[in-house]
Amino acid sequence: MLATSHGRLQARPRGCDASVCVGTACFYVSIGGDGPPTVAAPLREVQELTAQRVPRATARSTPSAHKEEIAAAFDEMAELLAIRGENPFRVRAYQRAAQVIRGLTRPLAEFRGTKELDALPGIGADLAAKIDELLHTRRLAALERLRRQVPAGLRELLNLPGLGPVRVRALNRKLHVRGIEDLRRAVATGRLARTSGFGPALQGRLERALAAGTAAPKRWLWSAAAESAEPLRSFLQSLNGIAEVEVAGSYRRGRDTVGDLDLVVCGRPDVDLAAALRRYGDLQSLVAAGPTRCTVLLRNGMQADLRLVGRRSLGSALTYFTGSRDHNIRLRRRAQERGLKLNEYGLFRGHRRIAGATEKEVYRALGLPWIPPELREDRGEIEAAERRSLPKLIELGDLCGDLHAHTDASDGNEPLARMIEAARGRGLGFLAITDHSRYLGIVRGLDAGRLARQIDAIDALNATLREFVVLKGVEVDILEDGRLALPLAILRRLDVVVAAVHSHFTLPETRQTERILRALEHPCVSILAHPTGRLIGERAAYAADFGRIIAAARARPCYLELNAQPSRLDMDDVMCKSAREHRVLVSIASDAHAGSQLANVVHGIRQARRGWLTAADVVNARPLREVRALLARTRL
DNA sequence: GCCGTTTTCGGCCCGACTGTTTTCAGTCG
Repeated sequence: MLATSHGRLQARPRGCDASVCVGTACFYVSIGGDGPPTVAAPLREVQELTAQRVPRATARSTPSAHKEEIAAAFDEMAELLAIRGENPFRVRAYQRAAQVIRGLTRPLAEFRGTKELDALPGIGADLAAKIDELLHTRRLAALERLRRQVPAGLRELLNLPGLGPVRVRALNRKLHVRGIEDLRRAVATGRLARTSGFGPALQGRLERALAAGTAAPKRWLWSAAAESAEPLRSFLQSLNGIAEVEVAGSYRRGRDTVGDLDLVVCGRPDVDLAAALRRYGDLQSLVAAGPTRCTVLLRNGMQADLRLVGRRSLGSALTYFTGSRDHNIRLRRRAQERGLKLNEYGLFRGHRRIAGATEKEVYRALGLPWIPPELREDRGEIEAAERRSLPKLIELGDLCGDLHAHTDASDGNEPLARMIEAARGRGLGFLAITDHSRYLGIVRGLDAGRLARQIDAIDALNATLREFVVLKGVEVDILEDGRLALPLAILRRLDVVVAAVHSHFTLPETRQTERILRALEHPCVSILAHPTGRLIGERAAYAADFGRIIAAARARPCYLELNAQPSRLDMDDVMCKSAREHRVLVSIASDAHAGSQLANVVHGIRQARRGWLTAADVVNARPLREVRALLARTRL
């Protein structure tokens, strides 16, 4: 997968070596195979990848690698069972288990036996045993049996529009379709047209999807989705009869990538959404249109689902379309338990609507405080709400400064003075200049001599500044063996040392982990930058034991960065939450290479909120005096 | 396959839209 300049994630050319899993979204993998990319690597392929990289004898899997491997296996189980026509609730149980596993902030290896696994929500004795089997053997007999029964190519068909498990099974049974090429032939030879259940409309849809190329869900970086969402919102807002427009869905939950846009349009019931949308300049086609619901395709290929609701339903509609699906299911079950019914139109007792106009009203009627959208993933937020212990999530205004920025002394685009001006313009009280060290070949990194001159220049500058301080820093490379790329003497002169991995991403897991742990032992390191090295949709996190890294950061102490570049957002939400649970402070850093990029922190704030972080969990959400004290604690 | 303060069996969230059904199944969110 590659992130294009528009942020749209596309199939990566052959030879790409990574499975890319972002939050709960699993992107294509092309792991040496010749076939078309598939969603969520089959376990077999993950095993092959792991085997290439980690010699069996020394393999010590990361919690995250284990988690993703197991979650992917359960996702595959779910799809194969669905195609076989098994009980949909059984299918759902596997999907839910995969979600639960992805959201775990504790390494699976810490769970002692199946009893503890069994205690996880949605995991019973059977799934606990399967997790255990995967943990110990990295295989799953039940999955291997299923694979022998269901042709591998059928899973990919599920990604085509209009094809669900029932029709895929019908294609296989009636036309002996075993994969996408078989389907293409069935369409071309007219066999599909003669098959009952596949009328001209459905066939046309399939033909268009097949012509468009790969059958796979696409996801956009949140920042790219915003470029489509905000103009569409403004357009709708300007229409007659429309009171309010909200972008809901994963966009509102602030996920780092977004699959499509969900818009809740509050207006008069006689508003003709479809007619209005036909006049929208960015429209490619109208996919479906009813009186209350429309699906459109935008010119860039992004899909938007719109729902027209009345004012009395705005809150319940917003809750419903914000999701996540698992969060909604929990809310609806909660309503059921109280003899109520929750749908997008409101919360009902019998036919009487008892809530619905605002989200707060709906949650209150369910006995809960309002839950911020970023937390609605069924990762403990409902339990926390019940206990009245939801975190007070950090906000943009809480940030007092930024601890990671570059100037044109290394690979930045603007001189120090411009960066300071931009930081002051944003109301910040301090900015750490952390240009690259020299080791990195692709940038004009600083050696000890140039860094010494920058330190002197910053000292002189600070003497002239009022109510603003430039912190002296560096983004120093962690060498392959865990040493840092600059000598101790120069690092001692700095206020903040941000250490980062920029090379040797494919070291075996144990070596990568030891490398980073060694770097964290350095007496000057304050912050580990972009801790997993991922580039969303392009490069997976490197193999490392992040549980050990978090524990080391806690013990030392030093801090972990949440890099706010929209294509990094590294750490992800689950790792942020894990850092918080281990009481490791986080630096939300713009990693700006120009003054305007200091605004990156809005993406970091979104991710931090998804990771349950409060202002107290964030280093740079404190005044400079406290930040200095915290940085001093990292000096050994 | 999970789950339970009515339940260890029988439930499992709910509704819109499409297409080809001739009264509703399948898909999607």
